Amino acid sequence: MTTTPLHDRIRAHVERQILSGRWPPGYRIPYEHELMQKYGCSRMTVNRAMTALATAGLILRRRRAGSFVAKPRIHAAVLTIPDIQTAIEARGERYDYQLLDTARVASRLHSSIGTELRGARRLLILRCRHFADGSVFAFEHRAINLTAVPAAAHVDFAATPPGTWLLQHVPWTEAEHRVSAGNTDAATAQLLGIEIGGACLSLERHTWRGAAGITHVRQLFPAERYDLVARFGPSVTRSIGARRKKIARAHVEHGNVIAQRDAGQMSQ
Amino acid sequence: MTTTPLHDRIRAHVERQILSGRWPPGYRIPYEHELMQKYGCSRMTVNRAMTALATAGLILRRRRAGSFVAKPRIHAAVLTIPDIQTAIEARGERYDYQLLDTARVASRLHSSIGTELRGARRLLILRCRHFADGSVFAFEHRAINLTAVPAAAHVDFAATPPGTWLLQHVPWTEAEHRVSAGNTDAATAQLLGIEIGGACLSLERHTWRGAAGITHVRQLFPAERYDLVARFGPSVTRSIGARRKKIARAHVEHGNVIAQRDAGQMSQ
DNA sequence: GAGTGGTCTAGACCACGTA
DNA sequence: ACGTGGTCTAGACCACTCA
Repeated sequence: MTTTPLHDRIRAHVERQILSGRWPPGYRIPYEHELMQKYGCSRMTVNRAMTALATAGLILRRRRAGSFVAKPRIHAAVLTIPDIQTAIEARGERYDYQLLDTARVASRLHSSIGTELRGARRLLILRCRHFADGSVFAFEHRAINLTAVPAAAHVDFAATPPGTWLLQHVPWTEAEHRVSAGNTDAATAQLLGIEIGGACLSLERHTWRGAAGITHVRQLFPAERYDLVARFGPSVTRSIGARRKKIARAHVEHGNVIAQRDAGQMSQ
Repeated sequence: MTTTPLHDRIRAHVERQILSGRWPPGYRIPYEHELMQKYGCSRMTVNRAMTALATAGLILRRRRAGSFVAKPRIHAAVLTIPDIQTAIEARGERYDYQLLDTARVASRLHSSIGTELRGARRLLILRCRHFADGSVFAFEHRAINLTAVPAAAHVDFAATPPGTWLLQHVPWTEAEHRVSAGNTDAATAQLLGIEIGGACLSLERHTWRGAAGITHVRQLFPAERYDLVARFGPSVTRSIGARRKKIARAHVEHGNVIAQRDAGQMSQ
């Protein structure tokens, strides 16, 4: 057996503190010389671990001040649109939001969601709609893992869209999208304000922080109103978590897979 | 002004050789001690640059043998589906391919494509269909930049799907997707073998190698047959090219943006 | 066996931002 | 001014792998 390099163990340790939430956004990570003493190694070794975390976007480093757990900020380094509200307003259209209903359930009742939102014992279910200039932009069905995000239980989601709140308060490390198209049935057509049989785009998204599922959301867009753009570069084999291989295998069983990289902030 | 770090300049120099095609896949990069002499620095500095390129997936490092430009291999480090043929066969269905027609044009004739495929003076236009178990899986309209990929002029695309060939022969660094849904008109419905008005998913993709556009493709899928999956982690501000900011701005003007990262190989 | 990359050291100087 | 991180050095030993 070969022992994992020390710089990798240091990086993994700090990473665990962040992904578990023990070191929340804004937390000041121990100085390099403190980590030197803790691990009994030279500063170059500590520095390599911290540099890797900084390039991965998990921490921010500031001279003289120290290193800090990165906040899931909207104005991220890369220019992207973080959520539906921002997207609509960036077009110069008026954004409105409507909460339809909410429910709290034990996750076992939603077995299909529960299997994806691992570790969820309590779920918050939301249904809502987004409007652009008065017409329906998207219908949204969402589940939030209250076990992983207990603070969500006390948020007034009639006033704040859940995606916007999550994006501003919960860092995420992995996401998976499913995109598909379909003709609407009567109920869906009414929710979207289009005619029965009209095409709609379905965007399904799972979000994780480390191994814990954060949220699952399914958004339906009237076909003519939505246009999803994705940019990325080729393969980078980074291993933030151990989940990757399992999920990738699931993809193969499912169908077409396009795995992607190189992002800024995005909607939750 | 602050001078860019030496390790960054070394990385950028090697990166340019690869992205320009001067160092093709499989090319052996100079040994670390050679780069030390060339740049007059210590091995740690060279090593840092090469390590960054290796984690970015641009090069492969092998002890005793040296470092090599990574090949755009299908069985990449991350397990993903590279193209439609592989995706269909992974489902256990039979794959068939049909070339409808081809044309060679001067790029100025296709102004809408020419503006995206920068540097293209000659374009190869293809239309083809993909079948799964005998029924239409996708209709594809593609443009290949013959200026950037001259070898494509001599390929028999009646026998090899263009996406498959490109994936195996041309490395890419950036891609942009547009996904949308719509109801089919009469001509499209016939091409896809579905009824008029049936929903279809449109996947539009631009691919670049460095600053040069490689290919543009628009694929239409019958709604019930397609399900695109994308996985990725959060922001990593890597700068492979200079194109990013410009494109990101274009996105904002256009509509919703989701930029993404963390990929394996994908279809071209 | 020999030569590559992987890792690590124990220093050093500098840039920068906070105080 | 001071202490942080950013960078770099000139070594070192080791693991691995090809010849």
